[in-house]
Amino acid sequence: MSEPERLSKRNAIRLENEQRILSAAEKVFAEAGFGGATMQLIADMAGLPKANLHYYFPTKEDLYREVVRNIFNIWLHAADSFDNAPGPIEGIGAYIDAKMEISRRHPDGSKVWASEVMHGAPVIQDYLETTLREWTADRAALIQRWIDEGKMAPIDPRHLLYMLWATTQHYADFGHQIETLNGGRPFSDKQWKAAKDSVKAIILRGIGAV
Amino acid sequence: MSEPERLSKRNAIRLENEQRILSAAEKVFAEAGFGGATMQLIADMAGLPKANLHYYFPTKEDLYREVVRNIFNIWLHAADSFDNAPGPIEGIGAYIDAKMEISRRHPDGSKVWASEVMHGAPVIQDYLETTLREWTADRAALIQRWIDEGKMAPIDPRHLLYMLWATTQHYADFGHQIETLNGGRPFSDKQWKAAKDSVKAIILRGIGAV
DNA sequence: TCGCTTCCTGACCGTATGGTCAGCTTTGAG
DNA sequence: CTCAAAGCTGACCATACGGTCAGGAAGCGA
Repeated sequence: MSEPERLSKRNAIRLENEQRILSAAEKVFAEAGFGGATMQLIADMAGLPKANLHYYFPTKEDLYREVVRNIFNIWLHAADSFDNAPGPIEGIGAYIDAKMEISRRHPDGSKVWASEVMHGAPVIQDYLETTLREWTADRAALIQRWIDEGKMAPIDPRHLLYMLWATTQHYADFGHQIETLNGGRPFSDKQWKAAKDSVKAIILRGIGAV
Repeated sequence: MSEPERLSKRNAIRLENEQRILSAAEKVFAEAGFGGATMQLIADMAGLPKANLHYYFPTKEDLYREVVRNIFNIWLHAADSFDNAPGPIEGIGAYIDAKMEISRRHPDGSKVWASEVMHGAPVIQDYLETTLREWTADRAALIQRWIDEGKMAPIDPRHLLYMLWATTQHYADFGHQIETLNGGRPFSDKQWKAAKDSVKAIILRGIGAV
């Protein structure tokens, strides 16, 4: 991603602190939203004085923007499994696996993303209009090709994509609700597998993948 | 719901103002989140002085709680169409219709609800643990009965419910994203119908409803 | 009309927050 | 070793926010 910088002590410190701050910020923004999050709380959670945060990220918005950008990249990369697949069973199956894994490993990131979009995407509107738009058009075209080749039922590709996003992200964004309905306990390994399998089973059968 | 009160001028004013405030609050909470919303903005949007808000709703939390309670009730009522259905095609089909309609008519409410749950349900945790838990158990049992009667494929009822919630609410919560991907234009009547039909087609086929 | 209750509101207050800054310490190239 | 740049931070500031309150206006039963 970036050229291998010499890892002087300074660079190490910089990287370490930026990472601590971004990690803490992701959690706090997820729990409290942009408006409810405070720089003081992020600083405490990162174990740094507040003024130090402003040294690395001049404003709260700068910090927030960086958090959202990170998440968006993870989000996009989940589609690698989508491409080069021979058909919907492999492609969409792998995509569901990848996105469910993101929901499990990065629930905070997913929540921040959801919050950002729900509030009208004030910070990443340009990404939606460029990167995401292209991404979606490409995948919709791929799905349409599968349909034309008789590999799945004729379904509006976009609504299928929305369903994939909605369903997989739900396990992160509404994780608290699901946990409550699970007797207050987080999903076990077995339950996560069951969730993945259920989602894949319903959707793959639902689109008539052969 | 309540006994028919005498509609004196006082009562009329009270009802009118409470409604204006709740309506404005729903919009502002949806757009900015609890932390980002300000009483001043809600007041301006309702066309009342801020102090008047505090006359009807002593604190910001009281107002917020009332907004969330309203949404939760709408949410629960959508399940009326679920019950007394002879099988999954009618029951789940009607439920999808009802919830898609809610996403269309009350997108702000849906967002407030999503926000509340994402932030750990600080205000309505007790509802989740009582009302929602019962509601879910009842519907899961109903779905299981349909499975046992051979009316649909054997699928974990809970994961099916999660998929229904996720998919239908996505059209409200992520409405901005969908609108952006739709060329910046909100869905037309025709597009809403297509969305409903797509969701129903995929899910009903996906659960093997006969 | 009287008098009590409800409704209304401008002005005000304490606090918490995002952000600044002057001056300190640490690092590392020459 | 020198010294400029980078890293760090306690103390501070202006602002905006949630909430209060005294006192006036309007409604309404008797």
